[in-house]
Amino acid sequence: MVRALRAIPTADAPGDEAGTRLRLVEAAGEVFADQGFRDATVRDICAAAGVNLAAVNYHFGDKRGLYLASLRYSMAAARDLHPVEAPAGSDARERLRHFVHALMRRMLGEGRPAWHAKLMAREMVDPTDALDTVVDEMIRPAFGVLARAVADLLGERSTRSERVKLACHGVIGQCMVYRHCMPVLRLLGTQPAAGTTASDLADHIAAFSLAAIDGTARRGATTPRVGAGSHGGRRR
Amino acid sequence: MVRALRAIPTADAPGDEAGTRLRLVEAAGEVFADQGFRDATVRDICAAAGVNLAAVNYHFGDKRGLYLASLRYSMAAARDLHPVEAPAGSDARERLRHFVHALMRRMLGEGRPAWHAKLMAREMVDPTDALDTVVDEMIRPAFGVLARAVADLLGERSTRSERVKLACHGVIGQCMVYRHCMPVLRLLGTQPAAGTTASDLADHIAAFSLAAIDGTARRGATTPRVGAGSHGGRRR
DNA sequence: GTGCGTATGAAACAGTTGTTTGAATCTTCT
DNA sequence: AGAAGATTCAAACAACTGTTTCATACGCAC
Repeated sequence: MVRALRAIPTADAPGDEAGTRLRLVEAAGEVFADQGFRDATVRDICAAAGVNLAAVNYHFGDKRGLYLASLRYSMAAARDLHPVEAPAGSDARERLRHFVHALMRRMLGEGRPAWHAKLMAREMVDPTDALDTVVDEMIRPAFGVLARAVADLLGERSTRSERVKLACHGVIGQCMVYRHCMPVLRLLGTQPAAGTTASDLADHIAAFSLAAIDGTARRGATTPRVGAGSHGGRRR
Repeated sequence: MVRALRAIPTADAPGDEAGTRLRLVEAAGEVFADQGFRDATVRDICAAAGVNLAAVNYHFGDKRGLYLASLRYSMAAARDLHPVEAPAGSDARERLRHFVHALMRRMLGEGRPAWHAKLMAREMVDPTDALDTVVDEMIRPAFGVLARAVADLLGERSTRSERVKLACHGVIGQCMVYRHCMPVLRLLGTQPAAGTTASDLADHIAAFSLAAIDGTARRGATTPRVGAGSHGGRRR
């Protein structure tokens, strides 16, 4: 009765964060990531977190509230650990390479809980009402960084040009395949060889994409393809 | 009791196909595609098909059996309507273009029930034990066609080379983005402009990929990039 | 028509799930 | 210590879901 009136306890109690709330968010993230929102049961999550069944409703209102919390938690971690913005002053090629590297590290969850990217991959294929938030807080800013780099390389002024959009989709698609289709690749036998790092894959994707952009820019463009940022050497 | 002994009635009764079984498979495909296996209820499916609740278990054993049936139905349709093999005698560029066009038509479900590709997209992100079948009957043969074309373009003899695999993943990823991430693209505002056909997108992806392959082949390869199948002109 | 195997129908079953409840325990401030 | 509030706990609730049951209608050879 009291609970119904209180707006879910202290949404971000500072001292508490080592306690039930945090354990719940992390366990939930993992379970949601590999079972999906519907298949994951609050009983499983609570067992994994080692907390009582009622804790979910007490701390997060309901199952969806917990889901949203682990989604936010995951987004914050990705932003902090793998920023997509290259150091100031980088040229366009460098910016694109940096973006691909960051995105691939996010995809493969390198160095951090692997469920972060899984969780968001699910949210894309099977969107809940939380997708708006994910797009606004995570994807749109990142896309802007990529689009700027691609537009510069293509000699386009605006990032809204159709050519820029299509090229960006291509770059992103090449990265996503390693998150969305990994089970297929494994069955196919074409999964990256053991020991292949996110960085290795990113190197290939960046080179592939830059070659494509150079090639298509040359063909269709009216502006010199070597336009923006051409002084940068090849990395590694 | 009798039912338990009989191995599910006439798995493919020829005359019956206009009846309950078919209506069920089609309704199920649609519901499974946009709700997912777990979220879809047999009650919803039966209502959509206009058949009795017990029909699912009678005709398909259980829910999973029905799921498998609509998956097979969908795969057969994709193979028949959008074959990935180019006409015999086509050169490598042409074969790659043809593959991309077919794959994109499958992705966007052009001309046919749109749920086919959705269904398989789900199966990839959230695999059930049916994924083996999908890979063996659908994906592996298709991948072989692509890999052959790419290997020829790169001047590689074997389709198992790491470079070939990576390039194939890139091509496939570019196509998949329009199936897996459409809700995101819509929210982002970068979805293909109204009136854009699968063929338009395929043209871009094929050109992008060919430019990339040309560029990277030139750099790294030891064999002339114009090696296999170079007599073909550019299409359209 | 009669019998027999097949298909459909309405209702009930059994298990699981998210959520709620009210008491018990812990924390914190005076 | 003691009161007040926050948190945890075991148990129950209510709704939903896949599946089963058994009775009924249909199609067809004889």
